[in-house]
Amino acid sequence: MARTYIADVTEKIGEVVELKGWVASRRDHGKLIFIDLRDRSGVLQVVFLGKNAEMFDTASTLRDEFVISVKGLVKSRVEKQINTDIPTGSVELVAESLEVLNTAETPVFEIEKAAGTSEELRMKYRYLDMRSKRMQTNIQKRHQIIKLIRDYLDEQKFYEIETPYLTKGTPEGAREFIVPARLSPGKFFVLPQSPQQFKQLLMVGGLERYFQIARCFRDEDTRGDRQAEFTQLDIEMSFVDRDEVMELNEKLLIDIVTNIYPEKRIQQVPFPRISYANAMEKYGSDRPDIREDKDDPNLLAFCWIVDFPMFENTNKAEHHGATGEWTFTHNPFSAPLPEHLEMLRKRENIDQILATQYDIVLNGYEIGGGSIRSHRADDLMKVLEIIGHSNKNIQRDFGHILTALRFGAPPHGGIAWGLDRLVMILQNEPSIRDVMAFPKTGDNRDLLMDAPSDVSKKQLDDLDIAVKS
RNA sequence: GGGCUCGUAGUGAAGCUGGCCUAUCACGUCUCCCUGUCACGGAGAAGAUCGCCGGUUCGAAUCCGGUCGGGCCCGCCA
Repeated sequence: MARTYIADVTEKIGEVVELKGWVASRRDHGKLIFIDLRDRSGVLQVVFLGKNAEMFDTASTLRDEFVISVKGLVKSRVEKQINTDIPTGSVELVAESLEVLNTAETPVFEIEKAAGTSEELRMKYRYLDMRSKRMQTNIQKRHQIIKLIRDYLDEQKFYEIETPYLTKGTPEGAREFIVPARLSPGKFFVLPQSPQQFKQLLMVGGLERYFQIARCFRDEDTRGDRQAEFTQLDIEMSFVDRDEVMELNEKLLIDIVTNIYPEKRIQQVPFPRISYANAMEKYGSDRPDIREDKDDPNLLAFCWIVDFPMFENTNKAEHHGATGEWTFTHNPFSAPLPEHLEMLRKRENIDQILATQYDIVLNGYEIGGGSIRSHRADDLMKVLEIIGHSNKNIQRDFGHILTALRFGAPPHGGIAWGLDRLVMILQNEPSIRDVMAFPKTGDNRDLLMDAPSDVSKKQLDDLDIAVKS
């Protein structure tokens, strides 16, 4: 007999079905036992009557989180027994046979109270936390969003392509995770902080439209909306301008909301476009929260921020570890606005050059950003020179991409979304951790697996590595 | 790298201006009773030396220092 999901039992009144799941609660009335049975799809009341003494004895041994298989008759409840609090409250299963598939220790916290439990325990016993309605919903919705993205982009003729996780570091930017390369003693791979260069190389390779649900790694301190290991929707397209990229992304975001979150309202469509200068002047932020009502949990206020300055004087902002007079504000690969290209080429009015960069902002969070790239090697060279790279360093750090651009690179541009952050906002969760199956702590530790941890001396020897302390 | 904050039975909280704290409550757990409950109900029981180490004091869950662990924020995050 095929197993039936609990969510489907309301359509099977009068039928005998087999259910499998976990005991969510037990109400023992002596000669009558009720079990709330939980599976992925919902919760259903199962009734055990005393007629079958052997089964009844087994039922009386059931405890919370035991895993059981139970066969029985789906019966509609009489009016006064209907429970309107749960979707299956108008029916119940009258058990005819019961099998305990596994017992369970008393859970360290009550599943339905997981939300009120410390995050430390939730992370350490993530597999218990995940049984909660909250986490089941978050993970299910995340899946639906990713599925819709895949279908949508497939429809739009994109290829999903994987790029390497063992790769080479990029100068500047985030601190990177490094991986020792055993077969090249003393040398290291670097985990990508983004597939940026690979996706541009795919464009040079003539794939034209690429996307990836890509894991990215940045060895920086975490925040409530930031993890060192996170998931990005990475997109790159050839032969497009800024408006075309923005339009595609806008449609995709609207599709996600209308299909998966019909109860939510988008404040303004098309999404307002705000220049960086205006955003800073009006909101004092380049990721403004423009919601009319910040207490409305179903209000989504998207906006685009555009016209970022291409360069920033390092006297004003000493970040990016820049050593020269100028640094880039987002990404060295971004092209200037077409009408500002001449200024870049002539190195005139550098502070006035605006980039093709566009950020997508939702309710005060930056959920994505991208740009049209410099597809001509000379233009990228100019950018790298302006930010003070020596020719030698340019060759060492960017030689491979500069070379590629010289072999007929098409005009191209793209975007990357912080997927975890988007799901967090759509699910009204306070932290990115709540929409990741296995998140890490603020110190980037995995409490469930107890990572990072020591490795054996043999492993270190194989890698020709000595630990100092 | 820095600042703030939390850490008390299995879980969540109270106590924390030091001494009737031999640490309170709720949920959970265990035993018994219960044929319509639905986070059933009733009766009873077990369970924490207050994250850890040190100090102050006649006396510390309570004050101080350190340490470990969780969270938030600044820096950082092309």
